[in-house]
Amino acid sequence: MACKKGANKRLFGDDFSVGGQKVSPEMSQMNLFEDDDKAEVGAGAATLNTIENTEHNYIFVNDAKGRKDLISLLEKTKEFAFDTETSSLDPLTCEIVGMSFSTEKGNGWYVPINEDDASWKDVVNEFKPLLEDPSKTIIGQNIKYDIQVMKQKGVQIAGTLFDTMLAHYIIDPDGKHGMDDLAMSYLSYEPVSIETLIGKKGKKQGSMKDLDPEKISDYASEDADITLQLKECFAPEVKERNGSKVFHEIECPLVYVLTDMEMEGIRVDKDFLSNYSGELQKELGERQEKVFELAGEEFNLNSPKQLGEVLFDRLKLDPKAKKTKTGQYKTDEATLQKLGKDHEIVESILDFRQLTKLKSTYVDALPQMINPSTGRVHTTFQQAVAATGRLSSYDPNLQNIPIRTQKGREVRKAFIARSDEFEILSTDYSQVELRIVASISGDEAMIEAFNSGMDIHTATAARVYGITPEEVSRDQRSSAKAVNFGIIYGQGAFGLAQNLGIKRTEAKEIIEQYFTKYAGLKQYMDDVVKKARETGYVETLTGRRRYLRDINSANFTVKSFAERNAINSPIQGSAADLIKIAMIDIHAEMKKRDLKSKMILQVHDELLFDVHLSEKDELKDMVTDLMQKAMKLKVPLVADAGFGANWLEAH
DNA sequence: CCGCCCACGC
DNA sequence: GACGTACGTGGGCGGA
Repeated sequence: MACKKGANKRLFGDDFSVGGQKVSPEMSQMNLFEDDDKAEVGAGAATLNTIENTEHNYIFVNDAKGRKDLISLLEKTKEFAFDTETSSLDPLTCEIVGMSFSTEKGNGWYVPINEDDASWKDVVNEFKPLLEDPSKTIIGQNIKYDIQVMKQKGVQIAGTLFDTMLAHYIIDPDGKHGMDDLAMSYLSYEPVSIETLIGKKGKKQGSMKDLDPEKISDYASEDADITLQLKECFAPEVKERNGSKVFHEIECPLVYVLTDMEMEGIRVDKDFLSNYSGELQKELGERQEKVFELAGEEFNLNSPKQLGEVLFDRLKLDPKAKKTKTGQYKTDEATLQKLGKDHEIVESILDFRQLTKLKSTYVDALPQMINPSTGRVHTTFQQAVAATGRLSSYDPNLQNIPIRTQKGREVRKAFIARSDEFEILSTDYSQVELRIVASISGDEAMIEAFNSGMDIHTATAARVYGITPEEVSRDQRSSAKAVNFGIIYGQGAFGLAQNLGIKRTEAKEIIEQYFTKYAGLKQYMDDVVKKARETGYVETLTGRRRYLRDINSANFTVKSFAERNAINSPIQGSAADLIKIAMIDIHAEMKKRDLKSKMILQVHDELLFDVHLSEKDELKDMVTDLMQKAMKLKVPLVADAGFGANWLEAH
C-alpha cells in the first residue's frame, strides 16, 4: 500500500495501480496517465509522483449548472474533503477565492468565488445547506482555518470533523504535520507548490486573489484530493495506535471550540498600554544611563555579545566567566545573579532586561495586534505543535503574559471585559499536574494528601522532614514545592540544588527522603521508563501516545532526555487532555444554554471568560463543575474561580 | 533570512 | 562521570 510512512523511499512504479476506482460521469476531463517518462531513479533517492504523472480528474466548476450538479453529488455522499482558497492567511480578514472538494481518490472540484462580483455571496450560499449539514463528515487539513473562513462568510460548518493534520498529530506528535510533508511521506506524492502559483515567500509574494481562477483550479482540487487520500491512510492508523478516543472525542470536537474562542478574541486597553509604555521608556532610559555610567562606556545594552565583553573583558567581573557554545560570554539571569549582589551594575542590567522584554514583547506589541474591525486581539491556538498534547498560542502569544513580577503583572490589567455589562472570569485547576501524577502513580501518601484537602507542598514538607504540618517552615515548604515540581520534569539533584541554592549532597538527601515517603511515585517513574523502553512509547490517560525513539540510545545525554520525556509527557499530556475535555463540555453547555458569555482563552490550566453580568453565578458554577468532572481521578480535581474588570483582578 | 541568546508563561 | 527541568513563542542581534 502507498499508505505507509516512508513510501517515498520505494522505487518508482510499483504503486501505480489505481484500479477499483469508480469512474463517475464527471470524469470527462480525465488526464491521460503516462507512466513511462520517469524511469530514471537515483539509488535510494526519494521518487515522488506529481500531478503531471498521476491519474486525476479535477474539474473547474464555474457555472450555476456545474455547482448544482456538484452540490447534489456531495449531498449524496456521507463525507467529503473540503478546502478553501483565500487572499491571505488571516481567516478573519481574508477574502475567499474558492472552495474545493473531493469524494474519492483522484477526483476534485474547484468552485471559484470572486468577492468583487456582486453575486459572490449567492455562490457561497448555494453551498450553505450542504456545509451546515450536521450529518456530514467534513475532512480537512487544518480545518479550523476553513471553518473560520466560512464562518466569516456566513456559513456555520457543523458536521463531524476529520482533520488530517490532527490525525497525524495523534499518530506521531513529534513529526511534521504539514500537508506537503504528509503527502510526500505517506503518498509518495509531491503536491503543486503554492510558490509556483504566487511566488516565493517574502514581501513580494502575490495573492491567490490576483490569479486567473482556472490557474488555481488544479492546485485547489489537488489539495482536497490529497486531504481525502491522507484521511484514508490515517483513519486506520489512528485506531491502530489507540488514538480513536483522543482523536474523535477530543481533538476534532475541540476544533469548533478553538474556532469560536479565536474569533471571539479579547479586548485590550490600548490607552492603558500606551501610558504604560511611556512609563517603561522613562525608566528604561534611567537604567541604561546607570549601566553606562558604571561600565564607563556606552554600548548596545540589548546585545548580549557586547554586554558580555564589557562585563568580562573590560570590567573583569569574573575571571572564570562561562561561555556559550558559540564562544560568547553567558549573560543570562542566572549567570549575572551569581556575579553577586555586590556589583551594582548587575541589578541595573537585570532591571533593564526585564523592562525591555515587557515593553517590546507585550506593551508595545499587543496594541498593534488589535484587529481594527473587532477592536480585539485574536490569537491562534496551535493544536498540533506541542508533542505532549498541549495547545500553543501565537500572534499574539496569550499564554505567556507576565504574572511573576509586579511590573509584569501590570500588563494583565490591559486585558479587559468587552463592555461595562461584562466582567472577566478566570478559572484554574489547582495543582493539576501533581494531582494527575498522584492518580497515575497510585501513590497512597500523595493521594491521601490531596484527599485531606491540605496544601500539597506543606503536606509534602511535613512528610519529608518528619514533622507536623504546623511545624513546616517557609524554607521547608519551598524546598518541598521545588521537589514536587522537579518530579514532574524528571529533575535530578543537580537541578534541584541549583534551584534552591543548596549543595548537591543536600539536594540528593531531600530527593531520597522524598522517594522514601512517596515510594509509589518512584515506582511510577521507574515503570514508565521501563514501559517506554519495551514499547517505544508512553501514553496519557486518554491514550494519547508519544514515541520516544531515543529511549534506548547509547548516548547518555540523549537517553536521559528521552527518559525525562517518558516521565513528563504522560503527566503534562494528561493535564492537556483534561482541560481539553473540560473546554468541549463547557462550550457545549454554553451553547445549549444560549449564554451571552464567551470562553476566550486557555492557558494550560486556566480558562478565561468574558462574562455577562447576569450570568456570573451561573457560569462560574457551571464552569468549575465541568472542570472538576472532566475526568475521574483517584484524587479530587479542584478548580478555583475569580471575577474582575480585567485579567489581573480575576486571576 | 536564520540561528543564537535571552526571557516570558505553565 | 557524562549531563544536568517538561512544553511552548517572540524580540533583538549579528552573520550569511
